[in-house]
Formats: sequence, C-alpha cells, structure tokens
Amino acid sequence: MSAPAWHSALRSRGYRLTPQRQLVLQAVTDLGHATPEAISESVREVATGLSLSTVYRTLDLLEELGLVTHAHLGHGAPTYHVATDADHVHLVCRTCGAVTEVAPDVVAGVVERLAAERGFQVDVGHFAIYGQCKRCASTETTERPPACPGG
Amino acid sequence: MSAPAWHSALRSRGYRLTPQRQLVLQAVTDLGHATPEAISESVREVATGLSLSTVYRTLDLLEELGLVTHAHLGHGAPTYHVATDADHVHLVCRTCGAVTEVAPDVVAGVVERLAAERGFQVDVGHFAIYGQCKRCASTETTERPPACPGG
DNA sequence: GTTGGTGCAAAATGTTTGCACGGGG
DNA sequence: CCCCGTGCAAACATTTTGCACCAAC
Repeated sequence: MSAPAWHSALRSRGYRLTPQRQLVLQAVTDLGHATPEAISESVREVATGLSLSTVYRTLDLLEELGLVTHAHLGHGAPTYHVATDADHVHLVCRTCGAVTEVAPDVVAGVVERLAAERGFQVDVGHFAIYGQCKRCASTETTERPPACPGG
Repeated sequence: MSAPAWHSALRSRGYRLTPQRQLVLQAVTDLGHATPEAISESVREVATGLSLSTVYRTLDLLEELGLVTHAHLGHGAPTYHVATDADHVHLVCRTCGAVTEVAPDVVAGVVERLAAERGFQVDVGHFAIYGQCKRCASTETTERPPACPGG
C-alpha cells in the first residue's frame, strides 16, 4: 500500500492523521463508487461510531487534497472515488437506472473540440451521460416503466 | 398560443385542466431554465397560493405527458424547460459556475458512436458537461476560488 | 355528485453547522 | 499542553407524502 502518500498529503498541509480519515479513504478505495451514506455504512462494519458529518467533512478534505473526486450519476447523492482511478465516463439509463462505464476516448473528440473552440477544459467523469440503454430502448413500446431512476 | 395542444394532452389522458397547471406551464415557458423554486416564485407574482408541492406534482405530470423535461446543471435543484425547446448541451464551469449553451452537433459524434457500439440512446441535454471555462483556466495559478458552484 | 387536484403540514432525504469534549502532535 | 477533529444534535435545503377540502367535469 502507498500509505505514505496520503499520509504526507495530510501532514504536509498541516492536517492531522486520524483513524476516521484512514477509514473513509479506505472505504472509498474499496467501494469504487460510494455515496457518503454507503461510506458511512461500510465503515461501521469495521469500526463503531463514525458519524455521518465526519464522513462529509472528511470527503471534503480529501477532495481538497486531491485524493478523491466525486461524480454525479443521478439526482441522488454524489459518488466518490479515489483520484488515482482512471478517468471514465458513466452511462446512466433513464429507464432501468443501470450505470455503465466507458473509456474516456469515446468522448475525446468532444473534449478536444471544446478545448480548441472554446478553451473549455472538460472533466469527463463529473456528470454522467444520460439516456436509454439497448435493452430498455428495445422494450420501449411494450412496457412503460415509471420514472427516472437516475435523474 | 397553442393552448389546445397541452389542453388536449391533459384531457386525452384523463387529467383535469386546472389554473395551477396552466400557470406552471406558462412559467416554465417564460423562464426557460427554471427550478421548481423559481417557478413557484414566478407564479406567485401573478397569482396567489400556489403551493410548492403542487409545483412538484405538476412538473412530474407535465414531464410524464412529454410537455416539459428537466436537466441537471449542478448539484442543486434541476431545471425545467418546455419540451419544444431545441435540444442543447450545457457547459458548466467548476470554478465560476457559469453556464453556457452549445449546439448538440458538438456531441453528435459521441451520440452516434454510443448508438452504434452500444445501442445507447443519448439524451444530450440531461446532464451538463462539467469543466473549467477559458477565463477560469487562465487565472488558475493566480487565484484559487473556493469550491464547486455547479457541483 | 364524483373523483381527481390542491393546500397544508409533516416526513423523508441529503447536507451543513454550532458546540463541547477528546485525542493527535 | 494546545487546538484540530470528532460526535452529537439541530438547522438547512430540497422533495415527497398523508389527509381533508374543494373544484373540474
């Protein structure tokens, strides 16, 4: 493990090393795409008493330090992942809510075009691409599932 | 006015015509990108007593009928617009929060590719494209504005 | 006159904040 | 020993829901 990495990321900025911060970072690493609520539950499986507000404060801190980032996959809670994870784009189905990851090169053309034409630096992973997956599109006319699971 | 259009959209599905529904649809039309809160305030300028829960229920209904749609421009409230508006993509700056609209043909390549390779039908307007605008990118090293206005 | 729609208030969901105590450095 | 970080509870922001009344048809 690269324990020294986040270790010094905190220390060098004057922040303290606490078991809570280690637990949250570990949970984000383990869970992949984790909501604050999920992180809180995950931590509670191995330790007691980590409060939800500490999870929020810790995620803010870890994000400020560049150790984690968050993405919006729907109208619900954001999901956090470790910053060392490779960038990826999320496809979210409006009908079944399924989340699929695709490589960022799928949107590379758009990224380059917006950079060249507008000087806009795209963060490809931050918001999902929304739409309808193959299966749901094909059953479209037959069934009409209720609402918009992913927002 | 195409009053008969939404008129019959409601009636043909067995829904009633109410002043509240007309007011909400009018407000969405007038405001362009409107949050439920903004709609509520807008309506209150011309009428009294429209409750916020009715705004939410009415927006759900109008969306189900295909008269309005919503988009997520940040971590805050979603924005609603009339479905007859032309599709457009939103660029949101992580630093200053500015929202810019771009034509959907900028992302047409991605849309086609995902349709061809994955059978995924993209709703280009639903989630914004997140990143950093030209001005904020150029002042990046100088200033460090606080957080993430657009989420 | 029926029944669906509305207003109000309360609950649910997601996040932030004030404050006193305790542990990290 | 200092004071940052934590837990707890309460505030906050947004959306949903239960229920009685009222209005559209």
